[in-house]
Amino acid sequence: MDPTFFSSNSKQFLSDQEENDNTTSSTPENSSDSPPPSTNFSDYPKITTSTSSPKKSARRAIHKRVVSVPIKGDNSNTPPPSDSWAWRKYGQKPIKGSPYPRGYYRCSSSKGCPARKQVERSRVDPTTLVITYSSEHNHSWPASRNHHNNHSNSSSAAATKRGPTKTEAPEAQQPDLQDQDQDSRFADLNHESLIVNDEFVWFHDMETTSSRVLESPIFAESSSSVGSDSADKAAMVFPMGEEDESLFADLGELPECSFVFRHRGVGPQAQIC
DNA sequence: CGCCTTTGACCGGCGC
DNA sequence: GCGCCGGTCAAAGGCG
Repeated sequence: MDPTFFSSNSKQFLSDQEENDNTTSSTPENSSDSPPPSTNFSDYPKITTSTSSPKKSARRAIHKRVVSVPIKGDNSNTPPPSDSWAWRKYGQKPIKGSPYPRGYYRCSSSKGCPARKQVERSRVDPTTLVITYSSEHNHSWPASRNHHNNHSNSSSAAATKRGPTKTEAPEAQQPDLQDQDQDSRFADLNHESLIVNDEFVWFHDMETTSSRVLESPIFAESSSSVGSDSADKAAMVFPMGEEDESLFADLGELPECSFVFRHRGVGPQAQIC
């Protein structure tokens, strides 16, 4: 697949957050309105996950991106929205301060795919899932976006599990159009704060049908001061750089209605539909 | 049979 | 130095 397909436009973006202890502080208030024109990821601290095993340490520069997705219903069992990628759950842990556990998923779309994502419900808005994608700095996502959808959750297991490996996801076949649509779509939005990048095109595949604009749970959380940490993290919003783009480059299609948040608290959140 | 989820244990980072 | 916490590993079991 064409790598440029996803990385070409650096318009976008969602709440991107590079998580690193103090990282947060690096993009404080000034990340506010308009993203620094030339924000370069190299300016941000690398994320050194607090993981342990050697394997883990293999990952050095890790970028994280946080996306909030509205989910249907609010039962705590709602599976995370699916995307064009195959994810395999490798862990789940209760998170302090949150009534909802956090699920850990690893990209299984291809071997060696270092991409990971964490899925958890927003503490403030249970109807919203906060998905954090992360990947190595230089990692290039697998080329096959058309993977069968995977929800990455027990309930979605059926879909994920071994379903006929044929790539059916019809939505996943719209990339081209969407790619274009997105442009115009975003253009229409005519909102400077709305930064949508192709890298998240995979969202198109999301099952999340809700098309309402959400309130960034993350910000909400931050504001609710669940913890200074989260607050700071939530503040981590910056435009994407090329490098970053490559990270989520092949993630997939953008969802019909995804919303992006861009700056802390005050930042307008945009809905893409 | 292969892949996935579940779940407890383990490990390292961080704050006190 | 100690304990907490988040993130990952790996064994066991389940499903189509």
